Amino acid sequence: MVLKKKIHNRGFHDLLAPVIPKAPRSFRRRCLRNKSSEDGEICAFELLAAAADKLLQEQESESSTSSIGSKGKEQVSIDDEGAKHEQFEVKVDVEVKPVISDLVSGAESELDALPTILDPRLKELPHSEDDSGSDHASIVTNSDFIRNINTKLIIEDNEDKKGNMYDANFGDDRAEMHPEAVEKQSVGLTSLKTYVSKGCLKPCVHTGVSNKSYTSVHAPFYKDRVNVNKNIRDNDDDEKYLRYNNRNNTRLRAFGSRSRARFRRMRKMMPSRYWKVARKLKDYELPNSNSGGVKSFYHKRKHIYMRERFQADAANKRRKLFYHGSKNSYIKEAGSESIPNLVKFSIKSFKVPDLYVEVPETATVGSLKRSVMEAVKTILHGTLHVGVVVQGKKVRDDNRTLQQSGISQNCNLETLGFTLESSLPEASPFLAVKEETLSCNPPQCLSRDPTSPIIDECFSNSSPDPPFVASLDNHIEKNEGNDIFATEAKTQEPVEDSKALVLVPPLDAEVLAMVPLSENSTKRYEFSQRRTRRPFSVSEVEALVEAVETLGAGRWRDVKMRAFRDADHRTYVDLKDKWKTLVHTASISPQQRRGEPVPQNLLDRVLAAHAYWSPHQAKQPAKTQKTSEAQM
DNA sequence: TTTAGGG
DNA sequence: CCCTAAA
Repeated sequence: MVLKKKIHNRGFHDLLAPVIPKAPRSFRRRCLRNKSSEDGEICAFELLAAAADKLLQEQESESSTSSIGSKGKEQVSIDDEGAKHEQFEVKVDVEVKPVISDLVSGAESELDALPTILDPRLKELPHSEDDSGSDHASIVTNSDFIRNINTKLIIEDNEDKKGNMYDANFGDDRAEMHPEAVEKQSVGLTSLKTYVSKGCLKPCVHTGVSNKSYTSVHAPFYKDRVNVNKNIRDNDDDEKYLRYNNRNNTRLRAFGSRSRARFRRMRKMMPSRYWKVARKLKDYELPNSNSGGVKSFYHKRKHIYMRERFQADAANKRRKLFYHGSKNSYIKEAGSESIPNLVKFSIKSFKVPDLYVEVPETATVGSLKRSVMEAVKTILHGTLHVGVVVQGKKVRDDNRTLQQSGISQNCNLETLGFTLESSLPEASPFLAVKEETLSCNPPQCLSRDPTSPIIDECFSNSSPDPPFVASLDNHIEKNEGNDIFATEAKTQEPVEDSKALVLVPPLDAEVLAMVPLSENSTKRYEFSQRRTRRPFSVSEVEALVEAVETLGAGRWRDVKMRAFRDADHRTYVDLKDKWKTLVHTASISPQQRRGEPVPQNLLDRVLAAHAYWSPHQAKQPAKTQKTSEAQM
């Protein structure tokens, strides 16, 4: 087979030199990337990070008050069937305040019932984009509302003279769809447009077809084909993009595939990272281990940032809880006419991340306790997440419904579990997180009357049990823990056996078993959950075919950038795989095909493109043929 | 990080 | 879709 292919290739190479010679990756990469201003990126990133976190922090800390919104503050009240009220305040006092707060007020004026439009949540680290000459960083923020209208917010900052570009992606896949926001979509757009009409921002609306101009490269065979540059978005083809430009230089822009890549990278790394508290004995003997403990490994700024992230998560999740209390709209999201069954949980305990601790034998028990305490503290100061484990597999797609995740009212004690996870993406080399759990006490899962709204997994999200929190960090307990639980208690229906979250403090000697770093067996696979299957639509196939026709099979990254740039869930590997299956599909009889039928004309194009391009996939350029022949 | 290919 | 060697 290989031999055949090689011979074939040579024949074509003699006849048809590749029109687009596939340059060495290093060269193409040089052409595509421009990573020249890391500093600027980071600086800008931090600025927006501060803004976003500040925003949420303040929103969270002030949400219990009832002051009237003033300039720079916005207050949104939500009336959930007249029963529940929740107020959010958004105050921005960082440098991007004018832009963000104006946007809030401009939108909120029309979104009287819409919960906080602005909840930008910082998520992504800076990244340079590949096919632009600009220096820019990517920042992915997250707004439940903005996400749902898939808005790209581009803020240009007059102060930035460098022309840096930033990405603010409000469409990241971590936020869940809030049905109410969906309902308000048109209103939201109108509001934003209104805001734009005030002259503050310049709108640029794009639809599924990107307005981005790509460098079109056509093979002679396809020279006459119209290059539609169809760019498949992350969600539906018809979703709208709003791009707001302020006057000048700094721009926020989305590049979701990076975040996805990062996510996957993190996911891949997680199992091999540990909390390692390896200290010398004398360190343990320090009387003030609080200041000299694990935390000291962190840069102070980073530590504060983590803390804010924790608060931000808490705020975000709190709002999620509230959202999911809105039943009418939730049904709408479920896309079902029938009323969804209620799934109710009583969580007895959380799994906790493994803490791998190395201590010398000569360490005292007291120092051991302190070191463990410090490790736990550090976790709590980082971003604390709750993981959902269904039948031993971790559910990572937050957008999946409980039904889709296999969480139903029929689930039993063995099927569902929750984990506490800390993710400290840039932990010091001295500290590594192993996101794996030792303690496993599956929560109860109780059947419920089917008239109530679904309680999403975030029902129990981010809820370190109060004793756990309290015993570890008074600050968090004071500022976050009680607040969270108050909200949850409010959200939870007062059903008879629906006990408050009674959680076993997992911090005991048995849970935090000492495991040598070298011994990590078995359990880590728990966290590599297969992605949700998302079959390619016909339009996606068409875009893929078009891109491959133009670029050739094998330049999958280019294909991705060309046609699936904004489809975070389609990696270039996915595209390569899809092409493989397409070629296979096109070569079998229609009766043998499965899934959504691909139009025959597309399959014909697949075959044609495959036939045309496969010669050019030769690993060796034509010029090396002599040597390879000589070797044979 | 991308490509290529097997599972 | 996943995994991973190889580049």
